[in-house]
Amino acid sequence: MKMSQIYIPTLKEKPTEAETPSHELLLRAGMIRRVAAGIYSFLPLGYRVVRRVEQIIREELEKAGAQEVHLPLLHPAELWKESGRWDEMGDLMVKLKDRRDREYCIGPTHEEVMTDLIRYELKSYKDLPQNFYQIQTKVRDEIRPRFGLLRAKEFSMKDAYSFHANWESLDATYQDMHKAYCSIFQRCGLDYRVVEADTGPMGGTDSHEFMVLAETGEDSVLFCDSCGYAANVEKAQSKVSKQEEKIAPPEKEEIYTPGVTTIEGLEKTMDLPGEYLFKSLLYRGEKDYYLAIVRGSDQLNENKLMALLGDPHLHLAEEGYKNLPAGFLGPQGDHGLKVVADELVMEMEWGVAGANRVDYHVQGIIPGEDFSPDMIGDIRSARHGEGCPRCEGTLEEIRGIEVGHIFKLGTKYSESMNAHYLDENGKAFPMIMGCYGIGVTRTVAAAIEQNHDENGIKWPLPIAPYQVILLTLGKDEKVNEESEKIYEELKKAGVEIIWDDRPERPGVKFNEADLLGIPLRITVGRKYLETGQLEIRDRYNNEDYLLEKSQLLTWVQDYLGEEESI
RNA sequence: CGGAGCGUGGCGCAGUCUGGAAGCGCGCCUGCUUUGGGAGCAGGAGGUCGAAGGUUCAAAUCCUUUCGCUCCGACCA
Repeated sequence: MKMSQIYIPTLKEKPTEAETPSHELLLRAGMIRRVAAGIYSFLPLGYRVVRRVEQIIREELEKAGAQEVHLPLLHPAELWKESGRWDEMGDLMVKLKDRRDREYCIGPTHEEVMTDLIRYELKSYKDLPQNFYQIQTKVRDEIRPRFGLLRAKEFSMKDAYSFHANWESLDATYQDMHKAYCSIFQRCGLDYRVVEADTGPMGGTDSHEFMVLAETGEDSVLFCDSCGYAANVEKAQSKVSKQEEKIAPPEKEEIYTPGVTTIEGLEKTMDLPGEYLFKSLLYRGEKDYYLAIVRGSDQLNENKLMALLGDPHLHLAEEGYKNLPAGFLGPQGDHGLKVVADELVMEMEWGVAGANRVDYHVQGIIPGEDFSPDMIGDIRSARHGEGCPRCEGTLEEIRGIEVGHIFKLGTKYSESMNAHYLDENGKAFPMIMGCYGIGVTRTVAAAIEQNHDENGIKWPLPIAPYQVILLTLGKDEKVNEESEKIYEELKKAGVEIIWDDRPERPGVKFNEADLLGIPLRITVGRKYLETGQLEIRDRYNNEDYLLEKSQLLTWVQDYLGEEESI
């Protein structure tokens, strides 16, 4: 492709909307343009990258035995009401009505439509397992779209759904998909980690996330260097030391603590470390109120709390409960609330809690004596520096971008939607399901978050919009002729090459080549006529090479081949 | 949803307080010069000042309403 014939509107200045490197560079390199909040158009160069990622995904999934389908964007409300998610999903779904007042939503995901597709005809155990995938645009009314393609309202996603007659079969497909995902992200040239994850609102049992490592990532991952344990902070466990410095328990008595409603304030007022304070948080679930207790030094983990209580509708109760005063809550006494305590709380010898009346706390509260929780479990967040739950190592925290997520769904959807199969004895059972997602457009952005410098993008070769960019400097007719020869030779050899044949000044061409991030840059100018040597720069390492023209094709092919075989 | 801020040419911004001819830089078009890391000179095109209503002789500027966008927060009760 000649650069004079392709539309690449680059920007010299950083657009104000851009908060993060991938967002800025995608805009500046003329790859995407914003249409509305969280909604983007892809320009020719940007779309080429999307297609490269899609292609790698297709190849690896076909290898894993998945079949490509294409499901609709517009879903009838009935399907979602059947699964119960019409209300459960809440405002995340964009809902609309047609002229006859029929209700629809724009698919934020496709479990319902997929299950519906197979439930009437896929009836026998002999037809299982099956694994279907599609690459589709999803629409989710995110609370706050941001960071360009990283959290968009409309985005491209590869989703896959598998159906099984037994758990062993699901396990096997799950493993195949796990492997396929590893191949996909490796082939995309990305540094990623697989981590244990929380299943969240999707439901199900096992779940793993694929995280591209990048400082700007929205997710935190804890991992252990010695045994390889890795988990999302939403789920991670850890080994923690108990109350270290022993403080003798004081007499139980109420203390006047005017206006002290925070743990930080209480630490100062009482001159005690957080391990001696009870942090009490009031939660409202679907039916009940809960008082969740963790140590003052710990963070409550809402995901763990939801999992423990089996209630996905939990949220912090902002309206309060009866006449219990905000900021002075405690687990003890006759308040009528269900108390859920963290395991570590029960190991505290004593502590200070709110007195359940304004401006007072109580010291000398002993777990198990002064209060007995209705439920005990791990409801705190693990942290950097704590012990690995599997070995003697230490957990480290890193930032990542979630680009893939696989779940063992089980029978959540097949039960609610009556997707049954008949076994050898003619008996009906709900199919066992798995589901597997990859954020295609997010992967593109994540690749940039991980691979860029102050001058622009550094595309990993396999997903770069072009492999080689040829710069022609000056107006010399001979330089132009030589450039054309090189361009034709490489093109003919199957190299994806873009030729900057524009009448721009050298500075513009060099800077834009850096910005666009094409992996190899070949420069042809007056110097070439003088020395007969071509200059090649590897954009990734910013290393330069000098070559005779006769060596060029072999050198380039070697370079491209080596990278591809990694 | 709570808080803060911003809407002025394709992009980045000034002008708004104190009403009185819509400006600057980048980009774009034409010409000449220049040509190895975002050129120089000269000329030029392009704007319902987010929208609606109001005040006024006069509104980008003041008032009211509304729409859009961005950032922070939404676990320390």
